[in-house]
Amino acid sequence: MTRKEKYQFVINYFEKHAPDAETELLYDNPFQLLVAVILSAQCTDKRVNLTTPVLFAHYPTPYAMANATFDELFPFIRSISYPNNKTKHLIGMANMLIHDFKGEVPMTVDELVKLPGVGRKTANVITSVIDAQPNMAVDTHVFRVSHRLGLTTTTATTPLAVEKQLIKNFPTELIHKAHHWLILHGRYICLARNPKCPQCGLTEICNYYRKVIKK
DNA sequence: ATCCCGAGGG
DNA sequence: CCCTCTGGAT
Repeated sequence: MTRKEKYQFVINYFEKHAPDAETELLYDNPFQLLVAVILSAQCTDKRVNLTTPVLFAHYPTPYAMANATFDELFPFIRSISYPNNKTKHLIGMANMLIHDFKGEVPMTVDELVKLPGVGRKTANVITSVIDAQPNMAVDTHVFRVSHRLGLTTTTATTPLAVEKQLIKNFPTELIHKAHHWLILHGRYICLARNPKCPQCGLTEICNYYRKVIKK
């Protein structure tokens, strides 16, 4: 099967069996999504959603958050992974929004990654979700699933390399969908440990299944 | 024990 | 390239 046929197989499968998200990050505006995605690193969405409503009630705008002290904000995200780093990131990020971006969340990847706590993955999520840009955020799920299915070459050892190959091979108009498919498939079926291959309709094209599970 | 929609610094 | 941060769920 050619690479193109493989991608088409994956597209056909997910168009028929689109995975449903059990939880989505809660947000009402770009600023809130930015905060939620920063908090979501190494943490479940459910846990993030437990903290953000209270956080947003106290810090509804970049201005409010920029003026918070470390000790004021820290307790609100205490139960999130890396609360020390993320407290600094949120306050620094809010300050940069005000000073460099007129209090608005910028909508290009290059601008977003300048913000403290915002890397390429987060920038791709923001521009994709808020502005419908055909960007592919490669997180741990997308990275793992892409490699197992063989959507990417074994030489793609970095998230950026995976991102470029996925962007190149998925039709532009499907990038946004594909991002969601791969993440949810990774979250619910193609688990890092003990993947639920019996529930997966992609085993016939899956390198991981062929090499690790079947034998 | 191992993983969760990573980022920053050395 | 490596390491560190670092709480909660399973």
